[in-house]
Amino acid sequence: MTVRTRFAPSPTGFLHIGGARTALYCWLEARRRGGQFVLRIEDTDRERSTDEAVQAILDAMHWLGLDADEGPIYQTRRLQRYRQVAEDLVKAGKAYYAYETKEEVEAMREAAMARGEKPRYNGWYRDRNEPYRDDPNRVIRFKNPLQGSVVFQDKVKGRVEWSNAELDDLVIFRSDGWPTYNFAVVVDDIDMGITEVIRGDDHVNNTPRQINIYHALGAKVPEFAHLPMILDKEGRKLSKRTNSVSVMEYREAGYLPHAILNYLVRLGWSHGDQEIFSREEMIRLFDVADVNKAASRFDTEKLNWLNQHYLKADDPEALAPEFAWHLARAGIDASKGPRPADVIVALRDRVHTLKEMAERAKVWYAPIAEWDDKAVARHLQNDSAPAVLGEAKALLAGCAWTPEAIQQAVEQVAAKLDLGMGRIAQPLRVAMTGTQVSPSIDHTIYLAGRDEALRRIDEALARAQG
RNA sequence: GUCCCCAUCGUCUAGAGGCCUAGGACACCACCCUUUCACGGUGGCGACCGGGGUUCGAAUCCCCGUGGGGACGCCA
Repeated sequence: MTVRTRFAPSPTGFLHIGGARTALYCWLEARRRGGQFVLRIEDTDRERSTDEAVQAILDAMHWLGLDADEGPIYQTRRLQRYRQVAEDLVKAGKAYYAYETKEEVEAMREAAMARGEKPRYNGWYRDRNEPYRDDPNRVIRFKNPLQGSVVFQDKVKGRVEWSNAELDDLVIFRSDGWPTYNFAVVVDDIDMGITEVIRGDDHVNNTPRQINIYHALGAKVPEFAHLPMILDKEGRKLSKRTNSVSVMEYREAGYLPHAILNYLVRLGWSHGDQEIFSREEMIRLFDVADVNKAASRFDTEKLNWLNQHYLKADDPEALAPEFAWHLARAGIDASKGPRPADVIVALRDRVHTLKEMAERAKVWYAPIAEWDDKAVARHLQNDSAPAVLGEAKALLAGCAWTPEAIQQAVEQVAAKLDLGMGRIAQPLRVAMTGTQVSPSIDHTIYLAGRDEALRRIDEALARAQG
């Protein structure tokens, strides 16, 4: 039997970081075992599901490169199927119609709580055999077994046993005519041939109920793997109020998809001491059975390190399109300046994100906006600066325009004037950028382009005069 | 309230009874490299939640406690 996993988000918002990890693990598990990865949109909550959210999730999955083999499959298009299965269950005596109002059910819960029990439905209509009637409060409830317990072997949690006495007769069909989550997932997972259900561990206690439904339907129960949660830096549940949680926010903040994936795969899973995983290595090495049981915290510092790692390790040409996206967002017209790939080479050792990189790249795409007075006073207005700038200008006017040739020219200036590199590079740096901080001087000059570099030296010469 | 789960450096983790004087990575600190800022290199700081067992021997197994998390919807 071929392995089939699915990622089943509900479109009530963007794809968040925890969802992305779940999707990644599902995708990895399917890829490693040569199976299929299915994307299903759980949109039966008609109140909160939106088309925008569906699109946002699809976009984020695509950006991360988590391609699905099937789907998206929308639950809302399968209504007839759910209705059929639910009614069959009623006919078979495995489910029944119930007519309480929401208030009545709520009162039952409170009564149970008052007795020190778990809040549950009391099964009033379960064996009453009341004739079917039209009623705005009509729902279908599943007849959960009264005795015994449900046992399953969770691939990350281990053996889980749940007493049926803890469970109640859950609603599987709402009064608004739509199925509930616990019912629709089971029908879908059966129909779609899902063999491995990998999801967040906030679903563990739904699992026994779902297994009972599998049994009632006479279907084979799949394998389960419940992933521990991702908490924020303070150890609290990730919330959109206090954290960045949307995958696309991470894109906007300048992170690379692969860095995010690499970070996520190591959060709750490891392969010895290895930190860096290519996509192929992840696929080959990942096994959901090796996932940790404990929740973990999201640490932006480590993500930063990984992001810079990939900034340094990846081919600049491959990184260029994503960087160009950031340049555009920063209001930079990349056609009027150096090639983005060249900028990446100059800046990748100095920043953690593409967003920072775009900010720093501004010096080469627009005139110097602001001169640092201290830098000017210190490196331009001194005895040697005019000669350095003059000499550099002469050599730069004629040399080949490559970082290597520029480096040679700068060294020649140092030799000719018999000055240390500090006395040469700093004035040039200030001339190029207006500040005393920039990438290595060869790249800093190279990226300006010859015409602009010479023009900036003239401007610096003017300031050197005072 | 009831049920369920979890517990190694600040963080992510290695560790499947002796290999542990508890390893790696991020962060932090120091030094080196150096034309600035970085990158890089070297070194340092730093943890088995507590208490009982089991065992010749426990971070590893069991129990209790404590702490954290999840769930208890006609949400998913």
